[in-house]
Amino acid sequence: MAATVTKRRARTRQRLLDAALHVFADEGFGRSTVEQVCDRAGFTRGAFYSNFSSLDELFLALWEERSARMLDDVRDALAGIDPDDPEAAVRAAIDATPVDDAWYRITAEFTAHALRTPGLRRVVAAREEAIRDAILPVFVTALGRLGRQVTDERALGDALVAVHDGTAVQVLLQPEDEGARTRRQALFMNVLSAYSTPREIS
Amino acid sequence: MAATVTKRRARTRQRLLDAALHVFADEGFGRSTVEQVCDRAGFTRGAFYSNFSSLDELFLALWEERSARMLDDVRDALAGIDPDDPEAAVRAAIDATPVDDAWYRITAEFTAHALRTPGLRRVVAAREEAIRDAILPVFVTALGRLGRQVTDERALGDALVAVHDGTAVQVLLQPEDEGARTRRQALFMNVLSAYSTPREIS
DNA sequence: TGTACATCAGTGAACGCGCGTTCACTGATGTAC
DNA sequence: TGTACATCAGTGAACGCGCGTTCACTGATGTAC
Repeated sequence: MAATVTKRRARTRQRLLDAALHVFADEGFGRSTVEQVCDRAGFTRGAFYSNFSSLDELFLALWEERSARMLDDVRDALAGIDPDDPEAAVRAAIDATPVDDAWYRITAEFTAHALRTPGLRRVVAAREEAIRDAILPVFVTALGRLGRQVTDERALGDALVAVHDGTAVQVLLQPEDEGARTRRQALFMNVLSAYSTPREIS
Repeated sequence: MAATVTKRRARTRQRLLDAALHVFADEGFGRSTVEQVCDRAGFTRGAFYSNFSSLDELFLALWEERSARMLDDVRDALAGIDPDDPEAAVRAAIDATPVDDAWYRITAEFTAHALRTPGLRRVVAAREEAIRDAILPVFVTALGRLGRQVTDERALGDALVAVHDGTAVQVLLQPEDEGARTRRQALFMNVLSAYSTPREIS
């Protein structure tokens, strides 16, 4: 019984996490209260304190769970890509991480939060690296099939993540402007070719 | 007397704005209180309500003031650039917008805030466009002197802003990693050449 | 330039609510026989 | 499979503090003569 967490407990915890996602996205993390999260999840505040010691802890748990899940989703999407059609593969890879409004807001706030909370900075940085490392090989092999050699993998990885993050805001800020999405695509393509060179036939 | 705001009032307002910058950066906007801002500025809470009707209003005023000032700084920095040394000009232009920790945090939170507050989204989008339009011509002329023609100005402008925003987080998340700054520089250079072509000699 | 007066700007006390946090409790879950 | 018991998980009431918001007030600023 010691190590086993009862099913009921796990369910409660999960419902609190799910409720928090919506509350944080709607109100902003700083403006959210324990009471709002509990109301939304259908519990009293006591249940919250039985599972978490503070909103900060819940926020971290939420972010880790969701960002890990997102990373898995990306991995799955990439695994299903056909490497024999490299151009389609690149397009599919670019689309693998959708631009989600609510999640963007939460990430932005969590990153800001992490930048002012010493221990959290590394947590975010590590997750960012994991995402980079998951994405990179797909692009490297796809480029390879197109006869191109990546010059600096680390640099390409960082560039792709930066482009993803930077363009996501633009797309969200101008939802009516279809061109923003197009330019986003084009920028990815440009970066991919800038960081690779045609391979000589040996 | 009607239209003239007394000097005292203007000073108070400014001191509240300056205090808010620090409080918001330290605590996060959502976690900041009217009392904290007033304490830091050396006023009682009554002074706050005499100048602003809510923290939201103060946040907007702060963001508009600071981002406008930043835009002016960038314009000034760019105006001082020597166009006869195009390579140095490009480097100077890239360095024109410094990566400021406190300001990044505030912008990130304000953007998230704006994405969930209908009227604010356009405000942020407009400022972003103004920044793009201020930066762009410098790069276009510098590239021109290097004998390169920009293919799509709008796309290049958006790309530069996106790269700036996206890489800023990376630099801040890994302050110890000097390579992050180098890769940031390289990415800018790559984007500049990807969006321009060598001009034919007429 | 000085004085008298009017208006304005910030003070500080007061009120009350929302919410964090605690805790004795009860009903739910799990275990032993 | 059923019963009796132990432990666990969430309830809900209570407490109190921090803070938003208001407002009668006083000292500062500006104006008229």
